[in-house]
Amino acid sequence: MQKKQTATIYDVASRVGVSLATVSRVVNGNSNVRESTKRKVLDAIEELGYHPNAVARGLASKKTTTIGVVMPDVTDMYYSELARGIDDVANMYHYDVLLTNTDEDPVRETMAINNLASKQVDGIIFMGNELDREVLKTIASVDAPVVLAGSIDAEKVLPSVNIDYVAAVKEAVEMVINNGHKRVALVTGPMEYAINKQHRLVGYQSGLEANGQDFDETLLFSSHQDYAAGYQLAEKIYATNATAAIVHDDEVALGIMNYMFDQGKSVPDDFEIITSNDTKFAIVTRPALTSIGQPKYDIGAVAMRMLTKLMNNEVVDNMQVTLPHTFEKRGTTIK
Amino acid sequence: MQKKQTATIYDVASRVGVSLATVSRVVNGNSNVRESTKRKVLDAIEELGYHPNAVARGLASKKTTTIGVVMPDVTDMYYSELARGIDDVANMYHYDVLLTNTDEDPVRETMAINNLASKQVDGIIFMGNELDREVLKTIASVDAPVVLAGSIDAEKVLPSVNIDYVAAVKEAVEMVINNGHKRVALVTGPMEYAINKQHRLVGYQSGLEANGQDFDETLLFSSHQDYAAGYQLAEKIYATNATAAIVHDDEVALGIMNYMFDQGKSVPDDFEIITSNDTKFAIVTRPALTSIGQPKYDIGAVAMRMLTKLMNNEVVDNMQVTLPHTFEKRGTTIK
DNA sequence: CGTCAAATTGCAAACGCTTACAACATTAAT
DNA sequence: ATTAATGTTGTAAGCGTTTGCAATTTGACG
Repeated sequence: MQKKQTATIYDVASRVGVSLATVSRVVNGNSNVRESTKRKVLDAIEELGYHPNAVARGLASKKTTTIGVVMPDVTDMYYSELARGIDDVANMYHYDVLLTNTDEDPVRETMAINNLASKQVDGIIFMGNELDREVLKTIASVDAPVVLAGSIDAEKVLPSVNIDYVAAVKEAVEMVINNGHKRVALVTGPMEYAINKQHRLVGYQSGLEANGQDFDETLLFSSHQDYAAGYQLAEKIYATNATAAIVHDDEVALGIMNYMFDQGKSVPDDFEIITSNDTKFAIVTRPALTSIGQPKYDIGAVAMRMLTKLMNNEVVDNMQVTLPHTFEKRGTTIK
Repeated sequence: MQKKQTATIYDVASRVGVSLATVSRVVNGNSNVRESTKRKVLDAIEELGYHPNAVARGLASKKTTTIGVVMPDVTDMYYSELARGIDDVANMYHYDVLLTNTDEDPVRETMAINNLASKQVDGIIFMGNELDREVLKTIASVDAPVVLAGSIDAEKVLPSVNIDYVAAVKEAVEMVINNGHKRVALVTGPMEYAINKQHRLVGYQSGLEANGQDFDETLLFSSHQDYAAGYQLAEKIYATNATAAIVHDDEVALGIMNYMFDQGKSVPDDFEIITSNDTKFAIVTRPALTSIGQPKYDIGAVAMRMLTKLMNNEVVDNMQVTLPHTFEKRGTTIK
């Protein structure tokens, strides 16, 4: 391994015959430098192939131009699309992204946040279905700003960007009810999670109520966010004589759909499905999945933009941003 | 924003009444410390809530325990599964991951690598379909070790981990030929890319040859790696009277399949498809996609493991690792 | 007790850069 | 020409660690 004798700021300073401070100034675009010396410094930098050492810079300036992203799993399309939005605007503002997968394990989430803090990140974006008490405490103990993307803290104390989950699932329920269904199932993650109990469930119930249907607890289902889980769950759902389902996750929805398919049932004729994440999965299957449309990329992008303001101590008027959602009618729903 | 008065190593040293060096030793698990003082230091660390500042540490030790990952797009299932393998073993060895999306743009790839270098990463994992000349030069100019994951440099000079692409597509072609097909299309990315010209195409031709079929250039197709591109391409493919296709990307394969479906053709009865990435996409559709099975997670994991050795100046016997691939027979293929 | 090697500790110099603050130079105004 | 402003540059003190080397302590042994 060839040891590149990387030039330091000292090298270019002595080469030009100016002080470190001057070189630092031109590197950082400080205007208080005479044009002619600026030019000379720039030339020297070019010749020496000087690249500022970001670590030293970080130590001296106490800014690392790096943010941390804590997420359940890069492999989950929903989150990876958020991550893409984050990354793009991060780059736009010249931040790098330190990525951590946690699989929604609060222990790992806590470790991740502490680790990011010790790496002196300038800010953190957190994603996950639930904010554990311990994690919340950790977030509070960190002095970098944290914003939630597509994630909810029950107390609404943290900056965040989301869609209106209760409105979205209410609409979904009503759509399906309008199609004539009397028994529509709701499948979400664990009911202890705020996003499920305080949002999806509430939307579901209010959709039922608005249409004079009674709430039946046996139509509530909880599953992991993966295809196999959905497939397994489908049997139980079908056993309740439900004829439609509102599903929190596209892979789960696909599992359900394929179970029906494999059982010789027709979707949407025998069973309607509305999913929630509108990832590529929803588009690529036949039938394609009708879905609540979430501006995933934008959720990430807006969260990151918000974080830049926070890191910069700018005022942000709205700390809990709600982005508009849409409704993507596709093939798992009659109309 | 509360300013956490974070304790420094100096604080704990003075609290215990030892020198910085001693604290540093216990923090770093250096054995030359008396058990009793070690205990006292540990206690003080606990009480003060001291967390080492990784930036300062990085500057002093010239190691950041951070690696860079350069990839086309987190949102691409193939790469995100590789990334997960990378991240898991990175964490295992206590490295953090700095992630950059490049969309395969050589300019951004170059910038990303240089940026990572200036952040003093200890190593880099690069993913992408092609290694641009300029990118190659940049890699050579960086003094951190770089390993390629699921990516090929034509000169085979860089450490890398892949599967045997020529064998894999050869097998796929032969399988389809055995099913009776006389005109099987090959769809890949740009033919200028080494992985296509020197691997996939070679495998394709050798599969043809082994079965006495002539090579017909009009059966070669090139597409972007997305669903829409596949759908569009499908019409042209069908127009050549091809009855089967070996496809480089699952989303593209899905596009082709759905085109056939929408045209009233049956897959696999009228048209067989074998895809190459075996991502979740391949499992989730009906019919599910027959695919070359790539150990994606392992490719990432092995690449990362290799990188740890390189960063540690350990010898690595095999610099160009080839992992075994499999063949996943599913529904887009007769048998 | 005295010796000497081994085990513990402390000292202080880096690491490469930012940034008050001070110093000097230049220009414009009087 | 003098003075005050303003513009440019240099000085040097950090930033929070690590680490080679020297100094000190400890313990075993004769």
